[in-house]
Amino acid sequence: MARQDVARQDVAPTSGLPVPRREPHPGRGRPLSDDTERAILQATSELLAERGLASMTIEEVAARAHVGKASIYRRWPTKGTLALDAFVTDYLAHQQVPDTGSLRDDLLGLLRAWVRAVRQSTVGRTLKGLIAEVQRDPELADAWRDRFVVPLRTRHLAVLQRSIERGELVPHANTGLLLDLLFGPAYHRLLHGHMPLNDAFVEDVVAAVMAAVEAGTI
Amino acid sequence: MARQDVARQDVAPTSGLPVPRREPHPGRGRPLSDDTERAILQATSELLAERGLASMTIEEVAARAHVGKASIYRRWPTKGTLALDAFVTDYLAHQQVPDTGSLRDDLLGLLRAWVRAVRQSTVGRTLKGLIAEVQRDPELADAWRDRFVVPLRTRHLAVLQRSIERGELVPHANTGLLLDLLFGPAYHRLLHGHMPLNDAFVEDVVAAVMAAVEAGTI
Amino acid sequence: MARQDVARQDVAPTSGLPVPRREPHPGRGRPLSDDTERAILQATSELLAERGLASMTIEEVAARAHVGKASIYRRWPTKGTLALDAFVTDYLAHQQVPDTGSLRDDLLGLLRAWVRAVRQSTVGRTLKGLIAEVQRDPELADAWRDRFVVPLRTRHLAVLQRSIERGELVPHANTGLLLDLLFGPAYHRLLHGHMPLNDAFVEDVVAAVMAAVEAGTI
Amino acid sequence: MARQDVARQDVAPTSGLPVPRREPHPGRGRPLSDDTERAILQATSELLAERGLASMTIEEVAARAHVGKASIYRRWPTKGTLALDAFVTDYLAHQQVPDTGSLRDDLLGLLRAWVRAVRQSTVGRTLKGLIAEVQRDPELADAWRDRFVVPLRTRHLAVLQRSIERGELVPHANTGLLLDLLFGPAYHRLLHGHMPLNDAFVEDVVAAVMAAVEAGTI
DNA sequence: TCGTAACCGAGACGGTACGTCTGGTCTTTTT
DNA sequence: AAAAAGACCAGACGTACCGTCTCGGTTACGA
Repeated sequence: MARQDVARQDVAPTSGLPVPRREPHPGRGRPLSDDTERAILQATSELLAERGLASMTIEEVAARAHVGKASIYRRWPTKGTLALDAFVTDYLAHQQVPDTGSLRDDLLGLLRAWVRAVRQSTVGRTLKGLIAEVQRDPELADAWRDRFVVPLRTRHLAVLQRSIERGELVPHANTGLLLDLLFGPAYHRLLHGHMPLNDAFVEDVVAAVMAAVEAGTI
Repeated sequence: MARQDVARQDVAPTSGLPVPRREPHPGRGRPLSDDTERAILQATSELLAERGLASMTIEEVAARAHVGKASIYRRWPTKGTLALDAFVTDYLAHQQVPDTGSLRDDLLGLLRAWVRAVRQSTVGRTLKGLIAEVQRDPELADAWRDRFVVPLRTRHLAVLQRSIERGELVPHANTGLLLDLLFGPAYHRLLHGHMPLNDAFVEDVVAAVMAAVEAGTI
Repeated sequence: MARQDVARQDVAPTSGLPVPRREPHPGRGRPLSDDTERAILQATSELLAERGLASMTIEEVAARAHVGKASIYRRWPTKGTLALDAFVTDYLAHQQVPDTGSLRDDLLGLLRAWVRAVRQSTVGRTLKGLIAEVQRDPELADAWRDRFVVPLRTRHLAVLQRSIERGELVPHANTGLLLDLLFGPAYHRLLHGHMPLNDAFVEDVVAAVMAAVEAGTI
Repeated sequence: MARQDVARQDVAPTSGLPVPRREPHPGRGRPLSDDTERAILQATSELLAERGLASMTIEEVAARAHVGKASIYRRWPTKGTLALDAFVTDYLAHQQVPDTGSLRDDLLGLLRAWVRAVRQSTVGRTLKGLIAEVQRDPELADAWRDRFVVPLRTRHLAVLQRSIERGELVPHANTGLLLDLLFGPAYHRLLHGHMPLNDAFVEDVVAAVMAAVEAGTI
């Protein structure tokens, strides 16, 4: 199907390697201090948890980390990229990819893990704040895709790939659509707050997605 | 099922009446001028379209509307509530609810109309900006639900209600879930930009939702 | 002496009559209410005493007098003229002109009365505030001269005139200079606060002025 | 005389040293820039001369000096203290203290210099504006005494001291009174505008003061 | 080993926008 | 038509942060 080739194009990682966060020290002059960097990320995480991205200021981060503002701007161009770094590494480390041997159970695992993380108030709040920030800053949007969306979808697509290999999904299954049907409703409820994010929701969504898969529509 | 009763609870309008935007003039003193209000909303709409919510300022709105800043703050407490008013009335007026006699066609109509509106750059940009703002201001979040989410879902639920009456959906169908499966993926792509919002996407989503409905999982 | 004729010219009342504060009711429409006027002046006097002219606002006067702002602006063009009215009538009524039959005792009486009034905190504060306001508003300066400086100096010149008639002062005595030597140092200390305003000061000033008079230099 | 000891107490400098305008740079962080300070004072002087203290705004000063408002507020808490600094240094530098060897001539020199300065419109206008501001701001009143009144009186008292040493004034002459008799009438005419400030006035005042001195009443 | 380039914390820099306040005017309904 | 009430436009207020720059000082390479 030609449509798949052009219109189903998922966002693509530019390479298989993880994106390096900064170029190495050029050799001349004093190198950037890792202590300073750690202190900044630590202070950022605390403030993100305590007051949210929107009401966190760079001045506050600098003060709490006992660091000059320039030491922050030397590393991160905007508040958003700083928060992204403080959030993403941690988040990706904690989201394990299930491999139960069953698509249904893998999907349940993925969505349950997401819901569990997001209901933990600091993660949910930070995620909402970052998504908000991403809408106002196109450069952050790129970073967001490269450092959060793509790595996560890459993992999720691997789950689906295993399912294809098991024959649960057809070889040309619309995997991008499947992931959006799985996570879209979840982000929708997170951001609009119109209905609860609970276990019943997880099960209902997975059941619907599986029904669509089994009917051959995905 | 007890679960439906408590956990499926959709966000509820407090009454069937539209939310009145302001209390009536108490009779004493000069009443708020409708001309002033119109000028403010007009200027806001223009600036929203030209530069987006994030980079619009109250000072700019005041200047463009030839209005004192106090006349804005007298009516709207924040930039977000002002933008909400400028956007919502117009948006709701243009989103027609289809009634084709077929659930599939109604869903296609709903999602196509949303995609068409959102791809029109000013609506998409403003919607993204407002959703971002809603994440940073809890009071705005309430207003957003009352004035945007609830009225829209109420209309959409009416479509599903007609479908129930036609027997396409079972009487206790999980309508909230259905709407989230329909619109969740769409908002997801709008906000993360990882995949395109096009006609193929609309058709694929509706096909999947209909498959889930026909399998009896919704 | 020609110099007297031109250079000694004291500020002159345009007529011997007191300046009428407002033109009479023209006969058409509802006349201005005396109750309203009294309430405004009363509120003004209270606020002048409580917080001083500088931090009193017209809005506050209106609120305290249960009066619309327009009712104030209908009568007085500025805050200064309002304060002037609230202050002057009262002040002039309480400053009695002595007539002891002796220039020295009359001068002592005049200066003592002034010092006593001014040391009463509300009068001193209001007087300082009005003099300050007069420097910033040229129109108020005219009113200040017409309604405060001239009436007061007229009374004081009458004292000196009686002294001339008694032969204590020569017929062409430089009366303007004499009054400035008497009151100038007092206003100086009031406004700069560098030295105290007490009975010793009064006696010393009067002694010096009398010495100058007796030496024929005034 | 006990009276001299307590009641004649002139306002006293806390030390013989000139009051330092600001504490030195603590060594940490970027020091306050002298260029910025000069630009602000220059702009302030210009605006004071052009439009007077009352109608000068901090925003205008900032704009004219090409400086952020915060750079002004970092140095001066109020408009009054800023104007004080812009005015006083210059004024003190231009008021020379006469030393003719004769009290009468020294007093003539002092008062003539003051009148000449004050008749120059910008100095007179600024002085009136500052005296007005001093009445409305008690903190400014302190600064006014410390940075204007005391330094000036200190110079003037030195003139009188030399006169005492020459035997023209008795050793315990009431020097504070003498200065108030000399300058009080001058400020009085400046602020109330009821009579002119000219050479005849200067001569008449000095003649009267000298008569009082010679009569032994000062 | 010494110079120098780039770092460090601190904090001032020129700006922008905020939300509040006041001034003087205008528009309601009520008296 | 004046009254009280209160909204109107205008614009300065003082504050908070922005992202950059300057200060005195430190660190680690490479000549």
